[in-house]
Amino acid sequence: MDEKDIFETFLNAEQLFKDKEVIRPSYTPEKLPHREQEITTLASIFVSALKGETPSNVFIYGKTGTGKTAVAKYVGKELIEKGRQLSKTLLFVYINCEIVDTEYGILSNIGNSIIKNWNEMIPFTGWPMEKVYDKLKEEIEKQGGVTIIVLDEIDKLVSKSGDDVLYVLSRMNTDLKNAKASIIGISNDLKFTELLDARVKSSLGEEEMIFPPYNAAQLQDILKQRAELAFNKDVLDPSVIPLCAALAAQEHGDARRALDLLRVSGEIAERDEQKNITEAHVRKAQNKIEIDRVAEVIRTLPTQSKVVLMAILLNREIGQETLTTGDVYDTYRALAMKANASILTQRRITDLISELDMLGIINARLISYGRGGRTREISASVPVKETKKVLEEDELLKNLSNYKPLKQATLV
DNA sequence: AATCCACAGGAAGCCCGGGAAC
DNA sequence: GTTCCCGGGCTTCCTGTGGATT
Repeated sequence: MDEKDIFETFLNAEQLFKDKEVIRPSYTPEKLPHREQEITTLASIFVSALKGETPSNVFIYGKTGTGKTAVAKYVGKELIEKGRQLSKTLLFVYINCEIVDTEYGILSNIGNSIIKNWNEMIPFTGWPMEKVYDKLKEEIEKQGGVTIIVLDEIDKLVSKSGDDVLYVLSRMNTDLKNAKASIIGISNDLKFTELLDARVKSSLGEEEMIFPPYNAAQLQDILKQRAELAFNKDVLDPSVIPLCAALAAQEHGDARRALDLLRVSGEIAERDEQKNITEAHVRKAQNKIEIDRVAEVIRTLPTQSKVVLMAILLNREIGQETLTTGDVYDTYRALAMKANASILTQRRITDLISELDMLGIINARLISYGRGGRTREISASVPVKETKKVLEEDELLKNLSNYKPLKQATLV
């Protein structure tokens, strides 16, 4: 086969997507349906920046995919625009704390996004904290006006490196003379303020906003708006958007999930060389997203847990649907021995089984066989073949998958 | 009613790696 | 650098228990 032909089929395929970017999670749309009220509230807080006063610090809470980041970025953008019209100095800095999660990183990032002069940049390592802070202050002072700092996924920052940075930042206003700074913290964990120092808590939480999840109807509006830009005319079956919305509404109204479903549906249809996207593609997409999620969880499991999971899967392969803790432990021992791994005690395996249960990879419920003992009844809740494939990626588990467990004496 | 199975799961303590304090 | 402390993984030892069987 000559090389051109490989691509030929794809090139000739019907174009479903007009602009795929629009339904990627990173895209910030022009309009945010059903977030008008949140936008207004946030704008009313920020408006003082235009008057040259310090806006209150804000905490924004809400589950994933409720539009927190989008609203913050949107209002920030509008604010800068307005500021330019009124020729006021306004700076807007956005930092995702999942990516930048150290005290030094936060401060130097804020600093560098303000500093205009290339050769004055704060190096990514090397300076003492004190110097970084002074430099940051100096720059903000030099620019004057109001600087708004958005710290997204702020809970990640606090859980990884504590609240020292927040304390430093919250105190910055008292050190500044002719400039002002205010902070927006975004978190999807409502309880995370409990980890904070009381002073930080009160100074950062001057205003609090909670973003409610979207319902199915609202999700439909969001999807419609994006679909118009993302897909060519008439490629979507009319039932596709309602279905995506309904499925995502079940997952605590996650707009990101809804958009993912729509995008993956499109990608599946595209690969199948279909001219339009149907309900069936959405179902497949739902399945694929779920499998990807599970695969990711399994991949990051500690090795011993993987061996336990393998033990359960192998038993199921020989027709043992439900197992007791003892059955699992027997197989586990054999596998661990074969893999030259250390063999943990049954007590420990009990805990690992509980963890797998919590992750939803297996089902374990407590039952009693009367005189036959009291134990857990364990069964896998993931597809055997696919899961085994993921487990085999682990060097240690590679040659375990063809092991045949001893048939357990079946009790009736 | 008493027995007894096959574990569940709590308590205490060991070991080890990593970060803070000295 | 050393020391101290903390948390997580793990073991050892243990008590508790639902219900078929005796």
